[in-house]
Amino acid sequence: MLDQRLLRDDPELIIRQLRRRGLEPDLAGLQRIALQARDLEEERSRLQAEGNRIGKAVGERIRGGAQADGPEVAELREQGNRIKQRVALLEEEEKGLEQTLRDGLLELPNLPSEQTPEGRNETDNIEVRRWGEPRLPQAGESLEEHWQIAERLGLVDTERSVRIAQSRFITLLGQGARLERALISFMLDRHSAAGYREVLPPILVNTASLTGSGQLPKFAEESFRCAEDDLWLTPTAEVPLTSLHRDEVLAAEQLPLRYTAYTPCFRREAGSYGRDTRGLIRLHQFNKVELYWFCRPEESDAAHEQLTRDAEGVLEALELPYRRIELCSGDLGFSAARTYDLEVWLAGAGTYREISSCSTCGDFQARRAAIRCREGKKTRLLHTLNGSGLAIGRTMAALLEHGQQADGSVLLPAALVPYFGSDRLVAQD
RNA sequence: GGAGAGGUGGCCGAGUGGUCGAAGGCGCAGCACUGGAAAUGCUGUAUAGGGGCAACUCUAUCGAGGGUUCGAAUCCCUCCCUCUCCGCCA
Repeated sequence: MLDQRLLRDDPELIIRQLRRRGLEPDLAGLQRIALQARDLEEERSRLQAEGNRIGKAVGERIRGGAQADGPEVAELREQGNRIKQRVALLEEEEKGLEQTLRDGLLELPNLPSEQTPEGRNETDNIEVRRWGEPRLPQAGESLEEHWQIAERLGLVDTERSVRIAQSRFITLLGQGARLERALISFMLDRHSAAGYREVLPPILVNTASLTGSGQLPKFAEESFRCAEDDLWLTPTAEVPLTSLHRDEVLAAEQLPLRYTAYTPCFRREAGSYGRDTRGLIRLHQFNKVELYWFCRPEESDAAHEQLTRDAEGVLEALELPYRRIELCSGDLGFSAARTYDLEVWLAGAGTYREISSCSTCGDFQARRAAIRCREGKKTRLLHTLNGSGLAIGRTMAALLEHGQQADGSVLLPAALVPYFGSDRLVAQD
């Protein structure tokens, strides 16, 4: 959420920055409401102060010996009643304005960082760096896509997944299930060793949690909802992790707080019909290990780089070629001020594919979720950052395509052997 | 699901209509004492919003929302949450 003071004082700045996202917001109405609410508050609190004075005066008179129902007190009572009525009126109006204002502000996305490059859409994103050699088919060699390998080796069962749930759900079997579990453990161990605190949060979250991290109110159609319970299936661990400290004031000395969490993630993928219909790339339910930082505002730039490096470290340990993309202003997510996407090389598909998205949100989520830090005597909003470290299904896809061998087996990176118990996947019954 | 208890400041805990943003304690910070520390003493120590260059000041907040009253942490109503016991259950 944006600062309503900024809206009052300099709406042009907001418009200028949101224009970079390709938006053309009309903030005049919202600004007027913000100013009105402020003026109303001034008048109301002035009246309340007067009412308080009268209340005290009554107490003093009575203690001073005046009759509680005498004329002197009655006059004050009358005054008090008039003020009370007026205050009630103003309060109601003020409350309405503030609700409208908040609703409006909750709909506005974060402002892009100064450092975020200009651009309209994903074609304007900027490649920052590459790591590793993309595997290309040798002469006479044809590389399979991961879903072909997975089906052939019996790692997944697509048809039965539809029977159990519906399309865009997957069932992993045997080595496939084991590999998924190995990847989760591997990543959590790695991040824990790097100082992240491991969290296993609820994956049903309430509306306040989704609002805090920015999924609501705007993107309700993207999440699965348990209508009877004010609970939603979390679309990413970013949601419960943000709310881990919702409505808290953290001591500056304990920052940064860094968390890593494995959760299943649930997304409706509305509007993606026909895209990535096969395999592990786009599912309603997928596993992800998330990285999350709460830090002081001054630290967030360095934190963003470090968090991204921590995600890249997983890819490097798994010997998977990738590139880092910086998203342009027009391609940023709702809550993000600045984002690096990591794209892993899918050797069979012959393309780079997003496997992690590492964002700094500035104080945008902190304001929504009321997360502050105490700095000396003052408190102020802190900064939050999140990133995948990594999406498990897509990691498995990349491993299958990257490690496929002429004999049909798949060679796994050495780092996984202790977790998976073998250095390769072979055909199973 | 049944029965009961309870939600007050960073924590514990007092407060049942009036000057209470709230005693006392703990914790924390500063100062004094000390060679240094402990102990001790003194002082300070909530959040949000508004106004002000600032000192400061106004308002609200004792789970949430409504009500009674000139005045509510305190009385009334509704809701939420937590805890304990029983039942059920991985």
